[in-house]
Amino acid sequence: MSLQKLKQRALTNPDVKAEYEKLESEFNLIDQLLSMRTKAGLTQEQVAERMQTQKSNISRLEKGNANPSWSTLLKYAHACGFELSLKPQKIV
Amino acid sequence: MSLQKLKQRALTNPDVKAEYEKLESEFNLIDQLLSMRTKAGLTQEQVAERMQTQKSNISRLEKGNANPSWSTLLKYAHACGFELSLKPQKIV
DNA sequence: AGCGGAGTTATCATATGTGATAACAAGATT
DNA sequence: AATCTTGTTATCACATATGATAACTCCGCT
Repeated sequence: MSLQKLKQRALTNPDVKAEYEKLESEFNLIDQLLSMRTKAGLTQEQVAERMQTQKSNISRLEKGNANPSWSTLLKYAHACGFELSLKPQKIV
Repeated sequence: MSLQKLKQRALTNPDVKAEYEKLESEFNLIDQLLSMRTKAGLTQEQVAERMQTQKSNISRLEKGNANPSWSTLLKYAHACGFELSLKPQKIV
């Protein structure tokens, strides 16, 4: 069985699928956060200062299981010099 | 003094400005949430079902002082048939 | 007038995000 | 080797988001 087949089969399990999508979107979110920071050329500590918090909290945001609130996302984005809104894409 | 002038002057106060921007982005967020739901043609109750929660919680999301977590935003978007990512816009 | 659908508000218990501190790891620099 | 920078991890206390229930308003309909 190919890897693709295996993945596809696994994803027919609703629970697995949910977890997968959760991970995927989390990855995307983290990816987008990091992208903002690197584009701004800032360190975690610098972002932390601008957000009036600690660098460890920024690491937590970017590293593990991030489920930040909207206001935290806003603060982070602003610290990196970005305005923020949602980008909803219709699922086909 | 014109209204514009007054607004402009008020916004030179950092605290006022922060509050203003907070309100503005909150409005935008709520606006975007509502937009998704109406585009999907769903009632709050239908969205609530799909999110496995109560309609009152959806109302709270759309109505007052919303500061939802990313996972809540994802659930809401999915319930409305949307995928979700951030849209950062560089501040000039 | 009465009814049903849609949305709002208040409230409580619980889960979880966030702030803060400290200690550690890995690389670069001197 | 010693130091500094950057990022990571663990932990605790506290703030706040979320789930759930109930009662309410408003509006269109019969």
